[in-house]
Amino acid sequence: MYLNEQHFLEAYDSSAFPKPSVTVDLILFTVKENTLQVLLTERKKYPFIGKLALPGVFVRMEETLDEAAQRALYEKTGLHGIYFEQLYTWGSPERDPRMRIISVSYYALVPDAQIADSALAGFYPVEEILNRDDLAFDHRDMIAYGRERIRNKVNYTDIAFSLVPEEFTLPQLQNIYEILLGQKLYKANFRKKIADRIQQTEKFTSGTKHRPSRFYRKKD
Amino acid sequence: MYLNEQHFLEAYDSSAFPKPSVTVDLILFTVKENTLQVLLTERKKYPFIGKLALPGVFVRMEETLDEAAQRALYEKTGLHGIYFEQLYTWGSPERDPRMRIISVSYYALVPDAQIADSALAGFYPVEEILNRDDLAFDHRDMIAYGRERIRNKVNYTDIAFSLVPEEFTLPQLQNIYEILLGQKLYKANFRKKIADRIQQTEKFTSGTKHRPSRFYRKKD
DNA sequence: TATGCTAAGTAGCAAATTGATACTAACTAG
DNA sequence: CTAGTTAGTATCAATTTGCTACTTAGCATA
Repeated sequence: MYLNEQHFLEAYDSSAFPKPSVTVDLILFTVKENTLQVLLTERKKYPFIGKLALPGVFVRMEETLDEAAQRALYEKTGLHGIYFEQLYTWGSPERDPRMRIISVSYYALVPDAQIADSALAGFYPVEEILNRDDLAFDHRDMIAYGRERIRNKVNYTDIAFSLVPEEFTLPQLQNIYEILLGQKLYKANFRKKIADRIQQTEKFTSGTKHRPSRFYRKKD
Repeated sequence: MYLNEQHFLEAYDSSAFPKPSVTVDLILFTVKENTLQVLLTERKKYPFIGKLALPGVFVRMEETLDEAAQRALYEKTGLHGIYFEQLYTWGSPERDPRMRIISVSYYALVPDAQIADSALAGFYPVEEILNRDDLAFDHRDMIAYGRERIRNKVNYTDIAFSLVPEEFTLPQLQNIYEILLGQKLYKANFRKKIADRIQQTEKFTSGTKHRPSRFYRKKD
């Protein structure tokens, strides 16, 4: 009983206690040049000046976390309306050398063409980034965890489709699956599996020096 | 370029900005009386005085989120060492009427016997709770989301085993699966599926008025 | 116009998994 | 010894997977 009282007092007086800052960090994946890549910015200030970091912003008092994610997207890339999914919240007291900052990470997958590298941010191969040790904060862990989440979700959701344009060929889509999963798939099996999630168009690729490939769209 | 500068200044001066409070809330599930149940405490203070709420604590400046979860567990139930998994972070500005509080939710599954209802907290059927509209804060959403996560994970992880004692019978385990999934399973198929994850003991139930059931343990 | 190269797309089959039903086994109560 | 009850096994059809081999349509070249 006493334990309870004690705790609720804490809650009431909590404005007197020091509070952490809260940020939102974005892990924006794409597939480019047949590799999974992630959007990073170079830090211009301490700490971690000159290091690569995920784009992120401090959460404002009047906005939701999802809104903060959208704002980060816009402020760092100029883009709007990409759907982000919450990944994980990182709360080690030492993750920022300045002060206590808790970071809510979000991830999204976008087709290659949708974002061009800019002065503000560019894409880097995930594989390469994970083999380095000089990213800002715990952003390397975030990227690793994000990739892991994707690998799991590929098998029971449609996230792979979000890396491909509206109209796509099956070899294209299969290639995305293979890159995300990190393994080759059998063509025939792959097609059987996704058959009920796609609808064919009457368009075909052209200009290839082999048989043209039919374009499809995602069903629904 | 300017956008960047501007933002990093924000970061530096961020101690001058108002900060949200951060809490950790626990969703502790068990199966009792053939229903999924969740641990709740009755609030003794405003806001939501008299309403049911998930156990939670404010995150301290020097502890990780996982540590805060363990502390919440101990302060609210007297228990130690239950493994919690992070679920989702809730950040709507209106979720607490007093002030901005961002809450990181964690969930765990424990065998029935491990926790007795106490003066501090008791178990309530999830189904019933979700049909009510008078829980504190957004805790109803948290519970719903937690149950959803479990339903998904049951199929590709071993979480169901954590609801059962060290030694368990297969009818017992199957019952847990059925409750978590909300559907009946075929006995023979169920056994085939989990066969490689269990190892039999030489113990059997006794005192039943029908054929005794063999006890098993989880492999590894 | 024929031959070969290349990648797209299809056919088909064996093995494994799933869905479903029916059976046998072991205990108690009467 | 029989009926009732739940534990546990056998079996089989249907579906899904893993895999290989084939056919198709374009282009290049000879």
